[in-house]
Amino acid sequence: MNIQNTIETQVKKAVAQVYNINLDTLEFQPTRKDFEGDITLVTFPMLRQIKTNPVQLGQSIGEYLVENVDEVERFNVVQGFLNIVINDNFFIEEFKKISSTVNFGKLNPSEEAETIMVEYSSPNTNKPLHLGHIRNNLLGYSVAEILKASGKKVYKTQIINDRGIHICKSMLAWKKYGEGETPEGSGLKGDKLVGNYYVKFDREYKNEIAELMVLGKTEDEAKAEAPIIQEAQQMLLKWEAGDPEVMVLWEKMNKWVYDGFEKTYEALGVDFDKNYYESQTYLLGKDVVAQGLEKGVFYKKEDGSVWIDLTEDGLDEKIVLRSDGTAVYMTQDIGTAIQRVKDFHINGMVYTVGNEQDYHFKVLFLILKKLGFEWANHLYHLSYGMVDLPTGKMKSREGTVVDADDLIEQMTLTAQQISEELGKLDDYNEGEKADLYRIIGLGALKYYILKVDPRKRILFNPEESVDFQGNTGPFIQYTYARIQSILRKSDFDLTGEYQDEGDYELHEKEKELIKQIQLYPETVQQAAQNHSPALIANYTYELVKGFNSFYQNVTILGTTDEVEKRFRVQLSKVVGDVIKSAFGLLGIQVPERM
RNA sequence: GGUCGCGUAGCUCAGCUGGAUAGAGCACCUGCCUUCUAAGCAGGCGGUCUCAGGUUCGAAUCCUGACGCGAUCACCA
Repeated sequence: MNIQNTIETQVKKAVAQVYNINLDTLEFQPTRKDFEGDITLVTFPMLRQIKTNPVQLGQSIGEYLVENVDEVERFNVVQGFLNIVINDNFFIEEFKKISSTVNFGKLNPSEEAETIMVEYSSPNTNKPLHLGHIRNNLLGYSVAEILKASGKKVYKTQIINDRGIHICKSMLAWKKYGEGETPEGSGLKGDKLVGNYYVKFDREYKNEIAELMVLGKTEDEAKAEAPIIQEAQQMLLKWEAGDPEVMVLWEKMNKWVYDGFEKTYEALGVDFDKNYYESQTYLLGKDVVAQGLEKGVFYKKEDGSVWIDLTEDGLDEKIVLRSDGTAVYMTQDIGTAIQRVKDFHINGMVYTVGNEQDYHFKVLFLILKKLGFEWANHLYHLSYGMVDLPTGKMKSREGTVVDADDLIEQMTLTAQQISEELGKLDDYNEGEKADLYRIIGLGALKYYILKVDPRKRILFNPEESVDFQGNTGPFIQYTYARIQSILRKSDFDLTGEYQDEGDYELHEKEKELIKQIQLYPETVQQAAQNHSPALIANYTYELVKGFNSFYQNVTILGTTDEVEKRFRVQLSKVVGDVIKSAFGLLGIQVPERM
């Protein structure tokens, strides 16, 4: 039973005794910094039931609490706010419990825990990953970790968009202009190489369109009649027919791309339990549509195309099967969802996809509900804002993208420059240094992206590099390294819970730290409920700020009082553990030194 | 035009299940390294929370409307 519950019951008793009234809910909040106290009861709402003035009410409740609750030391009343001071002993006891809790803040999944599948990344195989994918990957990975920590079973997945006209475009361009270029031969990363041919295709296509328009064609005609696009469409037909030559080329070029993606994922530190490939799922869903047609969920138009009417739900009519009987995006998403539930016995899914697809997922979820799937009520579109540049949207065909690999490289370099200027690591060898620079560079990038609310769009200015000071990843990593330094210098055995010897009077900064540490478990739960890594990031920042203030204002190893020293070292250790745990949820590593 | 999201300090963002004087970081200004790592700490400057109504003892937070920015409304994915 936590302290708020204890106080709540007592307040109700007090009110019942003094005013003979039974209250149902009470409103508590942490006491604001400017006032003395730890927890505050807001008495305004109680005035609806109790006819008295707020100050008097607060006063009488406060007196009752001091009298009847051991943990309550004293109180003060400001207007309708009853600020309650909890005694040190309570906080020390709480701290003892926390220090002996393994994986504090995280819950292990129980047998009957919900199983959730988190989909993220899901790239096209015709171009390299860029900054937009980075946001997607970081969000998806982090939300998966957070859900796990909140006690759910989680599978991570992606659906790789490995077929379609866009893939044929890069294949065709390579075939026509590639002269047999390979990643091995050119030294280019496979995804980069393929991406180049996608751009090449687009350039040729535009030229042909321009030429046709000079000859008097309209733009639409030119777009449809350009020989190169027709050739690409031919190729897609051949692919769908399983033409051996096309299949070999397709497999070869996709392999190049996968090898390239693999490197980027590894650099980013993200992973997947299962990959789905669109080439294997694009035919799924057609049976379901047929069944839905019988059930009357869908209807058929004269031309044979199948639709769903969602006008009663405030949406439009949406096509689910083309008139030639082939699947559209929606069809395969229906099929893939059902397939996943079969494969993994999951209860719900999280789709990490940009907010430009809000409408698509609204429709998808609604269709699955109408088809009668119980799990359709546990689908969540983790919709995030685009990452834009000062010049506007990133467009891979126009080359205005911030490439993922380049950005990671650049961040690592910046970390290196700063580190070398500070020169604290002269005894590290080159390998250790390289690891550290990568940890810090990535920490800066990941934190920068994850600390903002997923829904908000991010404006990324490559000219102003990501900060390494203030509310940043490196600041938090730095604090962790500081703590490890203290632990190395102290010779206490810190395994197990903190043992107190006699009365200990908490420093104000220590008390604040304990309060902040206590918030970690509920922060994890909140972050899981809201699918928001930003909550974890902001929590960690507050914790770290508190620790740095403690560190600079209170001596830890310098004190001659052994009880005090031991407590402070142990407190530092727990803060370090929470930082590491929280950053783990964000996919950010912490260094022993920096 | 319909629908959805966003609008808080010069900039980047917290706060949004209603509560006290709206908080951080960056930038700018003052101090603090012969004491545990100065990627730090202590402090200063900076706000009509886009605007207008409404609900309430109380609104950045909830409701309505306007304005601004973005997304979306394909037999594309």
